[in-house]
Amino acid sequence: MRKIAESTVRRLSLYLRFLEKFEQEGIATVSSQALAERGGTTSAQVRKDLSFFGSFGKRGLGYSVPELSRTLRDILGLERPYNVAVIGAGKIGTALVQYPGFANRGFHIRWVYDRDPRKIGVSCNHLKIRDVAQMEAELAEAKVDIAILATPADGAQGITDRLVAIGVKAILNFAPVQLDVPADVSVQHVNMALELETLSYALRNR
Amino acid sequence: MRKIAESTVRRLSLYLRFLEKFEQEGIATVSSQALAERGGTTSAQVRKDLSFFGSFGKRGLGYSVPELSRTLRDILGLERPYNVAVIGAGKIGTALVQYPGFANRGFHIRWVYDRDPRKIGVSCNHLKIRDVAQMEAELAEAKVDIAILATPADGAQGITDRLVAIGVKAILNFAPVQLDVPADVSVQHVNMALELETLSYALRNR
DNA sequence: GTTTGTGAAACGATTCACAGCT
DNA sequence: AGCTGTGAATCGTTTCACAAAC
Repeated sequence: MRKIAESTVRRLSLYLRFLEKFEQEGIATVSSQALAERGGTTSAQVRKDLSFFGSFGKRGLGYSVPELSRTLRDILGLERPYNVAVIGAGKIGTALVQYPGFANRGFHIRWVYDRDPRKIGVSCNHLKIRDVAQMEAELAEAKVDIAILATPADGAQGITDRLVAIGVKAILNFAPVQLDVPADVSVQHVNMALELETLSYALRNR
Repeated sequence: MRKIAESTVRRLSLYLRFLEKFEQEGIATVSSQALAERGGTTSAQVRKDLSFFGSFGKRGLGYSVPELSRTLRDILGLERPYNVAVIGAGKIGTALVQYPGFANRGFHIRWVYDRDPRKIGVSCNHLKIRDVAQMEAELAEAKVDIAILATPADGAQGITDRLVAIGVKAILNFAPVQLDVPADVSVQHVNMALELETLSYALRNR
């Protein structure tokens, strides 16, 4: 498959969210223009984004909402559930375990790990916090699709290496460090201090 | 000032993080190459990024670590502290209040609001949760630099309008909705489900 | 008449490559 | 000799504009 820009994939995710809202509201068809308005982009952009994957619309009419939803879920790989492991049961880790937006979309957090003996064994949203020392033993056979790294910065690369070793191919990283991974492993970073700095830059330059 | 790409600003933030580590380690000068390696980019990119703001290096030598740190902090607007209000004392909101990475960098959370009477008055990391109904009365005079929106999706636009009305110019939005704001208000989105979908796309297309 | 799908044009960001300074 | 700063070249993304489909 042709390489698709990450910005395109992110917009497709957004479009899908809007389509799902339209679906709930019982709206049957939608134009590229309508999707563009909600997503803060242009109709040409919407059509170009979709055109990388095929042609899903009807000229003069627009797109069938349920059909395009299904297509986007398929493109994004959301037609199947994903098993997610959270490493780090601190404030962020536990907040994520309880975040309903994940399970809703098929991302099921199945394991939570920590290294702190005071946390190990404690329940967190019906999930027992497990000992990170046992991680490989417990996860080697499991099919972990995605790992969420919510550890302090210092441990992050070490945990990453261990995750990569047991075959994890996708990591969502909340630790403020650049992770070194093989080319076939995807990493997404969430760095909240960096988002704030983007805002402070914007505030300064006005 | 010339318009700078957001990608450039984000890289400058990253460079600053590395420079601060170098500073701690007592390293006096650094080359664009060294910064590039840590940031997963190229030396030309680093030099180009900096060149938008001036020339800070010495040919044949590289950049003075403390000098470039100071310059980047200045460019990013980090030489002064920011007053931050968090709206929504749910899991994400309270996790943010306790996140040390913010105060470290001069982002001081001064207010936390919620609408749930069971939460109002409760302390959260030495900060009392306040009634969102009183928000305008309490914040109109205060100098809120940045608001962090950590409410459910349904309330987000309403709160945003109220924040804009009292003059807030920068919003970090954790609610999974596209916010409608005037052109002079900056919004950064953090959408964790979207990050996971980027990963599921990557997993699917291999 | 409306809206898609898509080449072509415009724009923007990254990389190249080298002159110029230390 | 080493490394920056920067125009020029390249590459990628977005916007334009219109023929084709409904």
